[in-house]
Amino acid sequence: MSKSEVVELPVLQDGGVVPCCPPITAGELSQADAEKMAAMFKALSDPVRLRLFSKIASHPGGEACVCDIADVGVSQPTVSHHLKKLREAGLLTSERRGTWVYYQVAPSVVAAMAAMLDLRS
Amino acid sequence: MSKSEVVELPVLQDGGVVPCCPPITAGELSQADAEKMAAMFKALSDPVRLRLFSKIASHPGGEACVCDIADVGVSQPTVSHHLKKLREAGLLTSERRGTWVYYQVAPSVVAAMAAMLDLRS
DNA sequence: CCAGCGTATCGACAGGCATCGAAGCAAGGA
DNA sequence: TCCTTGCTTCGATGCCTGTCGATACGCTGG
Repeated sequence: MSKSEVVELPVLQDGGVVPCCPPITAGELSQADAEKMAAMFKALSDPVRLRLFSKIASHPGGEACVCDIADVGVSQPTVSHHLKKLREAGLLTSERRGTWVYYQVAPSVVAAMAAMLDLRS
Repeated sequence: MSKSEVVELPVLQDGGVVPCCPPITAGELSQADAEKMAAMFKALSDPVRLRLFSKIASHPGGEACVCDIADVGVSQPTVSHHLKKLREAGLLTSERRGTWVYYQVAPSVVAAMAAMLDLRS
């Protein structure tokens, strides 16, 4: 299947600038909004995924090769599984360059999360 | 077990002001930090819990009676189960006042999340 | 003291998910 | 052409969790 499968990004609208959901403190969440936000939080609700995400996010340029981040204490297939989950949640994008596959932090993801938390400073 | 069981708040230190973990983009997360953050995100990774939390957070004073928020489409025991999860995650506190039980958003929770997201405004 | 209401816990069940080894696919070098 | 290396997918397994009905607990009013 590779990368052609777009899973209709849960947390970001097409532009990537407008958050999907109103702030969590702005009123009662609709069922649909709650499900979108839950999907995003669920993607970050695993320690392994959190460590993978932070390793990528803290790399220069917000991107890293799998081989650079695979050391998180679980087997290599499991790492691949978690990266796929993060990709499906719209938090990461992936790109093959020759032998290696690079993962990048999807743009505006952090801003979308900030909007959910009502942190328009 | 009842409520005397304190689950050593995952995301907030004793004072409640200092976040537990470095920003997610500041470098590689330690195993311990990743587990604390994951526990918090996991608490918010369910649509029902998200709706309950937002209902409480959007109530005046950041507090609400269970009877005011219980209409989220699941049975009463399930609502109670989810509120317990949010309490154990340190996101909510509860207090009995006469017949009713009131839940409040734990102070500084949102600030702690903001710190994780590297949003030092 | 008892009946009634609001909330929490219990026990059970089904579905979801993290994990692994094995196998498959892609790219590059001998 | 084959082998090696990097990554993904597959199938199986065991644990975790969301859900419910039944039941227990706490409080208030009669």
